[in-house]
Amino acid sequence: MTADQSHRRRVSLADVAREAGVSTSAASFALNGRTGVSEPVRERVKAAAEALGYVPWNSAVALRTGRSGAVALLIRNLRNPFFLDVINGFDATCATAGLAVIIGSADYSSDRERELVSTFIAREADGLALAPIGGGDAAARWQKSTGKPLVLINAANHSPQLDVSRAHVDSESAVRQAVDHLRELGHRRIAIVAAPHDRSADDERVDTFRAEMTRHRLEGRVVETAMQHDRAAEVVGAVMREDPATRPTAYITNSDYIASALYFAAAGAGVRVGEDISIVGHDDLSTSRLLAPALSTVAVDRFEIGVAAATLLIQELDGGERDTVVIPATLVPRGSSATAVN
Amino acid sequence: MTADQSHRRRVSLADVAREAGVSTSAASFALNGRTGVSEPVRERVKAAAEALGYVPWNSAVALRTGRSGAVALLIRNLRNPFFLDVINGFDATCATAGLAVIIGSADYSSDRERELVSTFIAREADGLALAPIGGGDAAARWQKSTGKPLVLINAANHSPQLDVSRAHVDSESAVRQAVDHLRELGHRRIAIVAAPHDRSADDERVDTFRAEMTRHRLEGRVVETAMQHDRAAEVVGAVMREDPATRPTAYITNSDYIASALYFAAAGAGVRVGEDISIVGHDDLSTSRLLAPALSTVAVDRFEIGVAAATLLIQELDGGERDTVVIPATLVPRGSSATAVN
DNA sequence: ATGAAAGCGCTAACAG
DNA sequence: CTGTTAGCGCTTTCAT
Repeated sequence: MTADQSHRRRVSLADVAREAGVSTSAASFALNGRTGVSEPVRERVKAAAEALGYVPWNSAVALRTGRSGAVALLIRNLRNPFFLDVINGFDATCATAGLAVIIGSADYSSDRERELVSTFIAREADGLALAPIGGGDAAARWQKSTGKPLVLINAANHSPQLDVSRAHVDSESAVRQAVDHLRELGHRRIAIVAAPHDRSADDERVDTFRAEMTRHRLEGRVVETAMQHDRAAEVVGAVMREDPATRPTAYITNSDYIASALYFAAAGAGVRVGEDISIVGHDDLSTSRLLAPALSTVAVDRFEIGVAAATLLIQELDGGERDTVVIPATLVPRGSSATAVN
Repeated sequence: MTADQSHRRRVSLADVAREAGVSTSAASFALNGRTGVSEPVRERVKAAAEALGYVPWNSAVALRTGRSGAVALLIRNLRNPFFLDVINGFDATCATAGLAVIIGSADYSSDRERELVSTFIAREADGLALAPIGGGDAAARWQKSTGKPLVLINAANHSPQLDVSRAHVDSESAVRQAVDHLRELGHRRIAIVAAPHDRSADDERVDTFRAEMTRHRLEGRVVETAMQHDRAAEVVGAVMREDPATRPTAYITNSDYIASALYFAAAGAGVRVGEDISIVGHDDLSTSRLLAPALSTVAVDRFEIGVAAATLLIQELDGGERDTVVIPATLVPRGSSATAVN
């Protein structure tokens, strides 16, 4: 209606108020569904807002209220397809709650992780969901400097002193299922491929592995390697080339992503997966069953992890309790694990 | 130093200015690297900011300058691992430029795409990188209502009337290479699996396919299906069950993601990939070479697409020109494509 | 139930 | 070269 609406000037709350013939405060109350404004006025304001195509100016709200309406998702390694579905679930859940998602990948660098936390703090993210690198202090820094909600993803033992919400796979069960499976196939020398102790966010996997090995009097070996695809292939490849009489006959990995690196390693070392060696992955990516041989793995609902993380974050934002959600894991035996040959 | 610094009150520019003994405007100028402030003052301000751990309050800057310092990335389907690396490249490039990335997935829903654009507008994203669904008006709406920079990802023919930056694969070359490859293997009945015409963001693939089929007097067939994994498997599965004498002997897909759905379809239909039928994918995901049989595909640098999109966006944000970056495609023949059987 | 006014933290005129 | 000041659009207290 007004002439100044002409040239891509955003309509402000003041415009809406003017159009409705009320004060800005009345308009604000009306639009935010607060009491203290009569029904006719509320209707009039809503109509005006609609007519003018009013959209609240986010940074003004954020400046005033201290809430940005955005939450951050910080992933340790965005190259692993595992996190795709986690992002999806997280994103979908946040969208429903009207929250925007700011994303970042640490690429397994503590420096990058630290930087990103600073960025998210500066952007006043209302909450942080963090799949941390082992050993990082990102979680602690976030809590200390913001006091805002925090959810740790797949990091059951990370920062145990921190009282935070957590969403993670039941990895003890996952490891136990993998070990039992291989044990029943007759494997006695089993390796677990894991990030170096001080980089690992899921130490409990290795701990469980060690305990199981001891319990069943098996020869357990922890192969530590960086979680980059090619690096892992290299390191494990060397193990695969060791003396056949003493090298592991089976490998357990943290992810199908890394398991696929082991396929490369095996090819390079001239050992056949599902024959000379067995491999059990973790995640059950959709391509895993298409590998040659199909990858035995531990299935988890990745989307659900994202949903859980977002839900916990939102819950805490709404003043609710901190909580921990454990996502179940189910072994899916396929061709990559077979009877031990020696 | 000051007593009120005690209880998680954020340090503001005023605090820094006070600490340095200058005005806030001087502090602002100093920190933002503007001229009009003496070197000693600049040093003093920087030191004070450092000492106090000052971080600029983003929403205040945004409110004042109209720039949020965040760009949005809107992906049509975040389930396709293709986009993981795109996100990575985009994210990494934006991080370098000090830009935050807000992400969203349309999940092949125009409504969702529209909503997300509204969200990004409301959040005052400084720019938008969009891998659009075919037929959507998200790009146009963004441009019309914000006038801010826009980059279209993998949508060479989308919204041709829009003067925008674009980053996409050379898909004409990609299709041509795939067709030539299959042609040389003796295939004469070739299908391309694509999204329905009005949903497709990369029509030029189908157009090129049709042209090549005509040119070489081959029997081309366009199998239209939704780009959901299971849906595609279903639709193509039906084609694979048709009369062997007339059904296609080779399939070209838009993505390795969908190609893997064809593996499922083939298994269900009782036809052997790389024997009864040939498949050529597109993207060269890292798992593609591990499939059984290894997937013939067209390799593209996905990370680079993300980098290009971000670079174009940043370039335009800095007042630079609009531009188009075409990422090359290279055929990688593997086991899934073999000599035609009939 | 309503409006006037203060002010979130910052930048950019403007005045000195 | 430096400091004072006026808002950006919104929410929220405080009068009315």
